Amino acid sequence: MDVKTLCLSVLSLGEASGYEIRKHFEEGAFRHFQTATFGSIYPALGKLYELGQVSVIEHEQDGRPDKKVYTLTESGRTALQQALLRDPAPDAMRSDLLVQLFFAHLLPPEKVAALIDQRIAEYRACIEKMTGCTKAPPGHGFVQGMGLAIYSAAAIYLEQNKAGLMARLTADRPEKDTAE
Amino acid sequence: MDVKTLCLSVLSLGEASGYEIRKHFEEGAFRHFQTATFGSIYPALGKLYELGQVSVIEHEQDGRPDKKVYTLTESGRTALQQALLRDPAPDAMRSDLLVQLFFAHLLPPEKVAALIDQRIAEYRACIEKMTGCTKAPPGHGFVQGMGLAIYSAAAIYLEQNKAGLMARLTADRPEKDTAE
DNA sequence: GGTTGCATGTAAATGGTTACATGATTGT
DNA sequence: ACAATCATGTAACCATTTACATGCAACC
Repeated sequence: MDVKTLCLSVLSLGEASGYEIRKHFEEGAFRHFQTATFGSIYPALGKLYELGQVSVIEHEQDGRPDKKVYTLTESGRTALQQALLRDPAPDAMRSDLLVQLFFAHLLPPEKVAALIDQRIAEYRACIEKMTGCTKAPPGHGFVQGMGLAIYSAAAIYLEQNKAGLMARLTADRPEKDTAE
Repeated sequence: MDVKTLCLSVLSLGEASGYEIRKHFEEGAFRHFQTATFGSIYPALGKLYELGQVSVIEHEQDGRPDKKVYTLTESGRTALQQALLRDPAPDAMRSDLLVQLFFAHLLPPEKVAALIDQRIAEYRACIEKMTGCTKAPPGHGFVQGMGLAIYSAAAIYLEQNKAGLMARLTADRPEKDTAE
């Protein structure tokens, strides 16, 4: 799913500027399962305009560059619907943390504990931010609930299994205090 | 985490050829949280060899190209350890399915149901394949358990909330049979 | 006085995927 | 027969990230 389609998706929620679109991927509802940054959003909007799938109104502003507010055209709405019908690419998760934990035995135990604690905190913060949001179309709430379910499961797993991992990591080695 | 580091990671589990390394990302323990394909693995192994982080033994073979079996050198092992100590990039999840479900109201309800059912089946198949595996170093089992926890939570969420979503999607529209 | 937020955009560099090229053997 | 598995590698192509370029206003 390319950035063009992603922009169409966000614009289907209402008109927006490139800057505002980015926020959906940075802080908004899309941040958990899609990524897009300025460098890809602005060119994508340009192409969508050439394709006639969005229209633009420029609002002049004082010290800043004009704000370009994009709106879906009928053609754009159709393009979005067609894109949504295509077979979805398989989900892809990329986690450096899990690589590190996979090789926990190659890291200092304190480092492992710190990594896990930090990630738990991140999940918890994320969960709190997510609870309670606008969710008018049924899909919005459904997807948010899914995110919540996954993050909660991840946080709980880390909380419940951290001690066990740490015990196994330090089991073979003599305690640092005495045997150094 | 680039493919070079990923190759070092796999090789730390034992010597392997490029072809065998790929399997770790396609079917093996890494497939849930990292991706790498031939086009990136072979060049990465070449670079690692130039850097002296892996050594190679070529095994001649009958009709096929020589099999090049790579082994970590001391320098490679050190490089891996250092890479594992670096701050992990934040996890990134990319899911086209969740975009589709976010806009469920723009899709035919049957399509939505099919997408969810298919994904449940995929999760269940994945979970079955995962259960029971070698997990000598503690990290291996920990990471696998985390994957299992997440996939289970996702599958259960979809199973438990599918009906609710479908009901909300068809609530407003009159039943197709009568009102078409 | 420094950081954050607003606001757009380009260009270079990175990195990876996809497709191609080759080809025997084994299983269905 | 046909597909899959084994086995390596290159090159064109693609997309995205990162850095650059610019600059005011508001907040701390």
